[in-house]
Amino acid sequence: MYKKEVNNFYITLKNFKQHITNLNLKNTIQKDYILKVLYFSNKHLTVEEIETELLVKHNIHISTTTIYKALKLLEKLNIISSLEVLESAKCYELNSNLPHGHLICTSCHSIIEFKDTSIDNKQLEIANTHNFTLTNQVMTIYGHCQRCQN
Amino acid sequence: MYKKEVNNFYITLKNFKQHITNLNLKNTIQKDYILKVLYFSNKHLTVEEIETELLVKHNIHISTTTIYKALKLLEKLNIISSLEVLESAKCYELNSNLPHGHLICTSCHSIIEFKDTSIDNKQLEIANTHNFTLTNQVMTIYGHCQRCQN
DNA sequence: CTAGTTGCAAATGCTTTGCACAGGA
DNA sequence: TCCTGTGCAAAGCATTTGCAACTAG
Repeated sequence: MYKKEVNNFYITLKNFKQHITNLNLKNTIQKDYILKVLYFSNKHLTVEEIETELLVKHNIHISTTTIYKALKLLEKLNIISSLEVLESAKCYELNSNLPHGHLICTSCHSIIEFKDTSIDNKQLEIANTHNFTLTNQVMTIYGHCQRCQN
Repeated sequence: MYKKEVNNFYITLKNFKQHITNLNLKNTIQKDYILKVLYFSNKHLTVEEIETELLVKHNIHISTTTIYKALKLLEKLNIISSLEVLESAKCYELNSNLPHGHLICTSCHSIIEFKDTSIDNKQLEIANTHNFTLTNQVMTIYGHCQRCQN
């Protein structure tokens, strides 16, 4: 899978660092590692999960505050997106090139991604009809996953 | 508009009261008024707004806690739905018979509703493909409304 | 009577902010 | 050196919970 390619990560990281520099911000290990964790994750992570991953997989402690600040920056730069999971903390994921939706199981909170270009097009059309400039879209289907259908 | 019809409201209220009775719960003025405010609102309301409406339009004070509890019940009974507005309190609205999405302006936080059956069908199809039983769907398009496009 | 309900105060949990100190550029 | 970043502690804010008094059925 694309996201798991280590070489691709270094390209992403290099671009990211350049981006930070261009904005007259400072590159730090904290930002790099937070990006790294999101990059190599195959699921949507909460702040707490990011903190744990950093500790367990990379043996580095980064404060919750710093993670929040980094995520806020990454989201503003359109590098990541946040997702509201019912009744719990936000989840974060690296932006892929294509818009996509999520199926969230309200029992086990598992998240499945889906893509559908016909919906994407419809949405653009709808935004147009209402003279809206679309910046972002969230499409979430709540229900019960196969395993939770007791 | 349908929702504004007073006579229809009394039918809705009667059904609601029956529903409450059937569940061995108690009917109270608080529940009735909260339903009433949601029924006659033409926009999505936050808890704070509901509280104010109750006070201003109906001259009744209902505690924030009670409103939260009533809303939780109404949502569980599938009478209302909540909507996450970016970085602020949840908004509540009476369920209409048809699923629909929202366009939210990230500048002025105004909300426009839209309906599109082709998207609804696609969503059912997607849920099916993933062996998911759909209970609810949220579709939100974020962007800038006509007025906020400076 | 007796369970559900109300509403205050306090707790909770996620997120943000203030601030002193550390450290990139 | 300067200004951003880090991270602790504290604040903020929407929402929930504990609990005693209340009330609908």
